Amino acid sequence: MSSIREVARRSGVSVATVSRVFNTPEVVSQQTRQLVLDVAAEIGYLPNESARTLATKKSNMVGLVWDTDHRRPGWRHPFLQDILVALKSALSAHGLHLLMLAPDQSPGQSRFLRAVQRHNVDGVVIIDNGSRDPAVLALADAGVPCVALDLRFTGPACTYITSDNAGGGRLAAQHLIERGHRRIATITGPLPTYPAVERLEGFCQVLSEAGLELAGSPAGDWYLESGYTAMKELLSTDPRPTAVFAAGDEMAVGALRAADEAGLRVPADVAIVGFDDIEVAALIPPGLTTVAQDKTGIGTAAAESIMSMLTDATTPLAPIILPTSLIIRGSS
Amino acid sequence: MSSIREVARRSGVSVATVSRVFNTPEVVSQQTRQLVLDVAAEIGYLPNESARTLATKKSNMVGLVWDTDHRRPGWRHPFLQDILVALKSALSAHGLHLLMLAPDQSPGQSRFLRAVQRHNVDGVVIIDNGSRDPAVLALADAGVPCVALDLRFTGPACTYITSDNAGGGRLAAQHLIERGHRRIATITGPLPTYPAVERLEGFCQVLSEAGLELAGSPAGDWYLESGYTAMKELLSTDPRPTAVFAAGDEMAVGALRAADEAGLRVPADVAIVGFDDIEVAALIPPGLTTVAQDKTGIGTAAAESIMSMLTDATTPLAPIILPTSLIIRGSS
DNA sequence: TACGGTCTTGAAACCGGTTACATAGGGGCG
DNA sequence: CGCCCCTATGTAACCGGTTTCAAGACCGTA
Repeated sequence: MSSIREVARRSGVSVATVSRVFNTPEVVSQQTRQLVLDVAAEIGYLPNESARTLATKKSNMVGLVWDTDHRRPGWRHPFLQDILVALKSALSAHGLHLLMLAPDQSPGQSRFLRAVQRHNVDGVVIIDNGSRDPAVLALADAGVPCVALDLRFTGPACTYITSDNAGGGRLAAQHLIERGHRRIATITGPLPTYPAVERLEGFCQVLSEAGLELAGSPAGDWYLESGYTAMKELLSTDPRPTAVFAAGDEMAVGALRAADEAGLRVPADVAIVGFDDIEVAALIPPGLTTVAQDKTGIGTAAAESIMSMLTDATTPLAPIILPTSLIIRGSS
Repeated sequence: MSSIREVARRSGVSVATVSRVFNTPEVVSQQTRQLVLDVAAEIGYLPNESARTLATKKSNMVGLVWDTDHRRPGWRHPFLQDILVALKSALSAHGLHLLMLAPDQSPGQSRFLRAVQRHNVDGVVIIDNGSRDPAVLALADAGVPCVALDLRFTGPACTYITSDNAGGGRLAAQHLIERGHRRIATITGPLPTYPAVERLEGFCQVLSEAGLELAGSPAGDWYLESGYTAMKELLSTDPRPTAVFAAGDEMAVGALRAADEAGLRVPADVAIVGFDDIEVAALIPPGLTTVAQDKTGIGTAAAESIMSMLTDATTPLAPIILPTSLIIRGSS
């Protein structure tokens, strides 16, 4: 394997000069630089990242903390793939790699922190379920630059990216009111979590501004079954609501099914609006009206935030709240 | 930051001994071992992976080559998330991390190879689109241990994991024949690709064994629109088929929509069977009968294959063909 | 008592980079 | 001409581990 000393030897310069050619080319003379580059190309020299990391304590790797194991075993982030694509390509463009961190073997509060330290990971992107894992919080305490998604995550070098959940809730309410509905209910997410709380608040705010009261607000857990159950509950009230805002698309699909089984037509008998704009929303008849999150924007913003923290870790970064948009389909 | 020399100093042994405590504990005496472990725990010592990698040329990282950028920009692997979960947790259990490789900046045939070499990645998992990227093939030529998914990928240290596509095609055909259909058509995937070819072959084999001929076989590109178009084409023939096997679930959803728009009832007027078992299949009315791939099995098998190559790179590994299963829902 | 073997440990070279510091050469200016 | 500054480069220490080789301690045996 060709090393920097080999390149130095062959081009008759010192290793320091070769190193400079690759790191601070502007300080080395034009001819020397070209000579070294030619030699390097000829023997296929590639700087060894481990050695570089060892010397500089910068790895050019961003950690991804994505909690797959404990907690609800099968939890799916609704659009992980879209976020990953955006995140990865934005990072790649700046020569950064994404390391999916396996939590350190031995248990304890710093499972992730240990992995971060061992690998000299420069910063971390956190994709979590909304609840607060102490092992994740330990990262913030240790001063590791962190960007969290869908999770208010604060600390000296931390920030977070989230959709404008409250605004999305307002969009949904406005839409349903404009459509002439007066008896409007909602199916919330699990209430301790921020997205659930904020969507609900935004939604209620517009309703009360219009002088309306919520016609029911059972809570779900984001998953389909809970939406189905909640919808059945709502449909059994009398008078039943003419419109329902489900705070997540999966629950909205469950609600659609419940409406269907109850013999109700959507949107004629009951209108349904979801939140997220997952793939299914466009595919399922009659098409789910939903508040769309900017998936690519989230991934890109995460990449940009992390990169800006890497170049300047001192100035704290403001959270980024991405706008949501209403996508009107057949269900409302 | 605490280094191995610090531990050595505090416990009054040499660095070599400390290193042994962590790598080959059986060769160091019980008391010394305990002493070193205590000291290490006390000062929070963690071995630095970069230094370790530099010395051993093993990084404990598996590269993930997942082609997001070129080609169809938005291509989605139908169940990336499931594969990732299984892959990651199987690797984690053995202390391996997953590095999502950004192709090297400068272009050329070895974009990925360069990234692999710079980072001393031990092996690579390839999730590709089915077509053959020379930059990916360069990995195999260079002798990097590779496991490819859904892609027949061979070489000295390469193997691949795939579902039994032909078997799945047969399952679909048997099911439709059992249901009494005689005029049966299929919507294939893009035909140069292996999954498309094999699903078609398996399907046709059973049909011809039953003395039936294919009532049409337009090709799609895996995406919804193409399934929609192909289905319209099939429905315009006379007599039209009474059953259609779409080689991918997204295309099957498109086919469902076309049938719906043509005023046909599914499955009464026309039965539809898909392939993959993506999330939507269970959600969309009337429920899509489909040939399910073992998503978790694929991820787990990939992890196991790569790990076995890491421990023994000499004996070539046989490809793994995972069984498929028919999931009967409302559409057939 | 001398010898060989096993177990445990230490010294030092090595992996492949970066960088602080020193140095040499060239140009401008008083 | 002498001095100073600036540019281009080299020397060598350092990052934090692993591993080869040698050596000391202790044992049993002839």
